[in-house]
Amino acid sequence: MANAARRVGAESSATRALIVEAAEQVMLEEGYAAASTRRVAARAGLKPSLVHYYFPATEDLLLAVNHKGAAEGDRRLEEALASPDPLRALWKTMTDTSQTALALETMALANHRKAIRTEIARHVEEVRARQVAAFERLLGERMTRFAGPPEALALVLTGIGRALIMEGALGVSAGHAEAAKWVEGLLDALMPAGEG
Amino acid sequence: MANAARRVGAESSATRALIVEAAEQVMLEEGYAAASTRRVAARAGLKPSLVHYYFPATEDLLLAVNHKGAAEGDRRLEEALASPDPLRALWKTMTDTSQTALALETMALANHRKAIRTEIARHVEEVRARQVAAFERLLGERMTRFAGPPEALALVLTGIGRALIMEGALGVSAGHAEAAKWVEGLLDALMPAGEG
Amino acid sequence: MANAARRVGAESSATRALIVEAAEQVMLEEGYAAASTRRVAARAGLKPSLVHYYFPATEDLLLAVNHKGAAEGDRRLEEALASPDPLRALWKTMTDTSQTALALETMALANHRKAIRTEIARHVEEVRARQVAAFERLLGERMTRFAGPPEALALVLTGIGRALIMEGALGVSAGHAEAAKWVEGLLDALMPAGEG
Amino acid sequence: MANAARRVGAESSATRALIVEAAEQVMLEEGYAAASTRRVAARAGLKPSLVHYYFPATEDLLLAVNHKGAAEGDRRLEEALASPDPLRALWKTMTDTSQTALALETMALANHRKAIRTEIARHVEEVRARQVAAFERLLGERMTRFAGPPEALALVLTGIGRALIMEGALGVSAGHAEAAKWVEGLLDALMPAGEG
DNA sequence: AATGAATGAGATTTCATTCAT
DNA sequence: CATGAATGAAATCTCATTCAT
Repeated sequence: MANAARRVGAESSATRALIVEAAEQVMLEEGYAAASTRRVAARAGLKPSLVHYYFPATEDLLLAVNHKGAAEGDRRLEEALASPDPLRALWKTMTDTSQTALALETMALANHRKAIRTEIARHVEEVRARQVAAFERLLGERMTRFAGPPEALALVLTGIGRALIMEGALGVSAGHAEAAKWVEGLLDALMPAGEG
Repeated sequence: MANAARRVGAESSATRALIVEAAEQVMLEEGYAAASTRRVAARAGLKPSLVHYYFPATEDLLLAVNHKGAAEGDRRLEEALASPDPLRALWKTMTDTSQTALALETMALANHRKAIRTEIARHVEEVRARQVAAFERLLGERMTRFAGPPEALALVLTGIGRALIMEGALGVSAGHAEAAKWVEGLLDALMPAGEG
Repeated sequence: MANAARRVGAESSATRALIVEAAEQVMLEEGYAAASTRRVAARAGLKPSLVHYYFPATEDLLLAVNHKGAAEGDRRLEEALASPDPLRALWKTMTDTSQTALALETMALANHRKAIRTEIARHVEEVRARQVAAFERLLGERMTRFAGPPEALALVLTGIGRALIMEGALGVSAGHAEAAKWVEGLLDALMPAGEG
Repeated sequence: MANAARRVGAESSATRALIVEAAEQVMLEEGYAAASTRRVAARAGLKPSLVHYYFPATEDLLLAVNHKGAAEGDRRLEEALASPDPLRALWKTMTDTSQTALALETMALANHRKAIRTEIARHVEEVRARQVAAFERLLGERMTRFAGPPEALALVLTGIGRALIMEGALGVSAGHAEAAKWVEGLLDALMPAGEG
């Protein structure tokens, strides 16, 4: 990490973690543009100076939030794959509200924080690769013309999950129930429930 | 419309249109958070004061950008539906880069501009309804278990289209070709090309 | 008047009168600092440009409000002096809410609009002189050591009246009833009610 | 106090005191409406940003000015009551130019800064109560029909004092000497000089 | 008689960042 | 580790004023 050199304060500091968590919450509730030093500090109940102590530049904080979100996403992905019904658990990670919402906010952020873009892109690709690997391992021969190749399936499900979350935040629900049911049908066709 | 009263200057003013266009470009290139009076003015080659003359509050400008984007989206949707191959034309509207990117930016914006949210939600629902109606009219009996009900199809395609654009902006392309091919296969199954 | 030359539009214009009235209301309700072209125009239901048409400079408008307030004050003073109980009617003009409040606002305004100061000072002196003349005419020999000379009486009553209004606007009423009663006692001693 | 939380910088900071003092002077010389960040900073010889550092919102600064003025007024009131001739010293506080002028400016300010109004009203009532208590203690049985009850006396003298200051600022002096003399006569009747 | 367009100034506020302690 | 002080930039908004029609 180019910014590792700039980080001050132990990676393990509880205060540091508190700040990152506060920033995450602010981003989720008010959008990435609201994740300013002052607001994050207020949210964490700390002084703005302390935020700067741990994160000299705003970008450092945003990267940390990113990093934490990515790590958490990875953890949940592993958990899903280790669960009794990995296929459906995988789909669940794709529609987990706060996780997906943060990912979306993060992608919007990347649009005007070019420095963060690479990091995010890399993680998106990483996740995609793991999902693809999982599909291959789980479904193998069962991948049908219907579901397409694992790469397609991964992107299709990801896109649908994001649309559900994104529109849900807007208060839009038209077609949501039908789409969710369609996905379930697809999963059933690929791997009947309880079979995994 | 509450903002009609606040609008200054004729709807037909060339300057006004110039400002909205500049704001749209800034939003697309630098993210919605960058659509400040100053930057928009600079982009349009005008003085910041003039932007405020036409759009007393920032929200007025954002709503205008929104309105323009919605109108353009509607126009392209109509065009698509009137084309010789409406199904594929419809899919094309869902993956049109600038249009979809603006829609995404707009949805991110809605997340922290509560006043704009309703307007956006309404338009998303409107478009969804039109897509559903189009699928019903175009496909009718041909809707298969494969593609699900029209509502599901609309959301599925929208989500995939958005994912392609969103990740494209990030520079991510893993799975994109496969997903695009998968959609084409789906469309072919529903209505062989050249038949519409 | 130095500004007569700058006035545009007939003095008798109904629109003009409407603007002055709106300005007066804004000053009373939101303080003199709120009497901007835009707000006055909004209050009058007119376009800001029209306000500038009638009052090229803000000072012109403020002077007009002043002028109107002074004229109205003069009218009420005359009315009071012509009434059956002029002494008490005079006291009533000194505690008339909106009139006195406008006078107070106007004096605050004079503090930072030096150009208006002279005009206001002149009017205050004029009113004082008339009150003194009225006291002399009405009370003549009856002026007592108790009430002091007419000049003192005029200032004393004016000051008390202003204090009642000023504090009333703040929501303070401590001592108000007692002070009002004290004034009544003073007036009774000078001229028993019904005798005038 | 709600603003205690918002206060930045130690109460004892010299810079902070400097800013409050500059604001007070600006208010006295140019009216409360002129007490903007820029002008106050210029007056104090500081950068506008620094004013915002100590007083995040303009209201915080105005409240601080208020607070200082009230404290100073209280101090002078105590001094007056402890002096050898408390009655006349009290009257002197009511006509002290800068103190009274600031109080007047402050009351005008309260008219359109609703958030400050309560604070000011409370202080006006407090001062009134103290004056009343002082009159009761000092004069006791000597309160005459002439001077009315202590509550009336307090408001009457306050009103006259304010009128003298307010008109003095305008350059008006008609009746001032007579009114001052009248007050002195009143005080003499209540408590002959040198007797207190 | 009235109005739309344009502009420069300034007020309020939020911000990121640097520095000294 | 942590914090207070200071600063320059910028965002949002309001204003008075001028000009052309």
